Amino acid sequence: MKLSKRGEYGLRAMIFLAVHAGESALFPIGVIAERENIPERFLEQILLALKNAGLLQSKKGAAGGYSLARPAEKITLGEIERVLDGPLAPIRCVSQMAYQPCDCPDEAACGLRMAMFEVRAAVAGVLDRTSLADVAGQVRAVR
Amino acid sequence: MKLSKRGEYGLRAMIFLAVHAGESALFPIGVIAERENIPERFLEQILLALKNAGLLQSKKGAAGGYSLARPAEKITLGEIERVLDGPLAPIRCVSQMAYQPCDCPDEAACGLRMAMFEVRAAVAGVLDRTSLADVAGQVRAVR
DNA sequence: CATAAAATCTACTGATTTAGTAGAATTTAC
DNA sequence: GTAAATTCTACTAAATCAGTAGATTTTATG
Repeated sequence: MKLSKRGEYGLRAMIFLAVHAGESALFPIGVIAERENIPERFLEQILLALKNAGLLQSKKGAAGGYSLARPAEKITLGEIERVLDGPLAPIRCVSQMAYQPCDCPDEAACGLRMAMFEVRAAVAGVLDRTSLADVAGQVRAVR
Repeated sequence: MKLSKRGEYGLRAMIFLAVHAGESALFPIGVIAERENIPERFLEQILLALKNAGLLQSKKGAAGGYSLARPAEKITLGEIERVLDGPLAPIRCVSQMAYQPCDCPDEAACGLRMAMFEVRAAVAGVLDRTSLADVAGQVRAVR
């Protein structure tokens, strides 16, 4: 049930952009990496993936950088996590986005499946209902 | 956020024992493995770990086998999962059982931490509140 | 127009974790 | 005494993870 470094770094970068959106229109990778203690070349890959998924915008060249592709209210943590680490479901046979049958004798009477269905719902409930704006709001409230 | 095969097999075996507890006092590994489609030598290791953690009882020798160490009402899925895959928290800095600081600049104002705290609570909420008896009841209701 | 700062694309690599296998010892019912 | 079972320890192949590296393209600015 662990979050990968890829997921961790990507979420941190997206939250960073949401929190600091007012300060600058665009943030280069190097700035995000330095402020969040993330290896720069690794973050590079991650942001590229998020851009190809339509969650980030970028501008090349000098004075270029990244920004959120949509308003922070319209991007959820669930979307980000799915791009970076795949389906949220702990087991494929309860995945909404990427269902696959498991090898249990009878799926309809599978106790594990019933339990994992609830786990998936609980995780997706949090992640799909929490937007970057929600998180940014919480962060600003603390500082 | 994925469940390992180790966790999957272990949970399946424990649920099997809870569901079929009435039929026999003891089930040998081979029987569980066959009925649940689990590699026998692998399951062997898993059940041993669950026994050493106090969740299973065993009897050696001919006519030996495994059974739950406590009534099914008193064993939760969360306990089992922690034995097999470690802490439930997606990130160590929100783990109740195995906290460790992360390397974000300011833990108190870390948006990722706030969000993952909720995810951990959601997962633990399901797993720590669901007992093997609950699952067994659901399975019996379907058949 | 040259230069520097930035993203982009593709490939590679070392370390760790996962998912098992294997062998030998021990215990117990019959 | 033998067969059926758990127990203990070690090993290994494959996959995944975390990160590096090199070369290219784009763009602002002086």
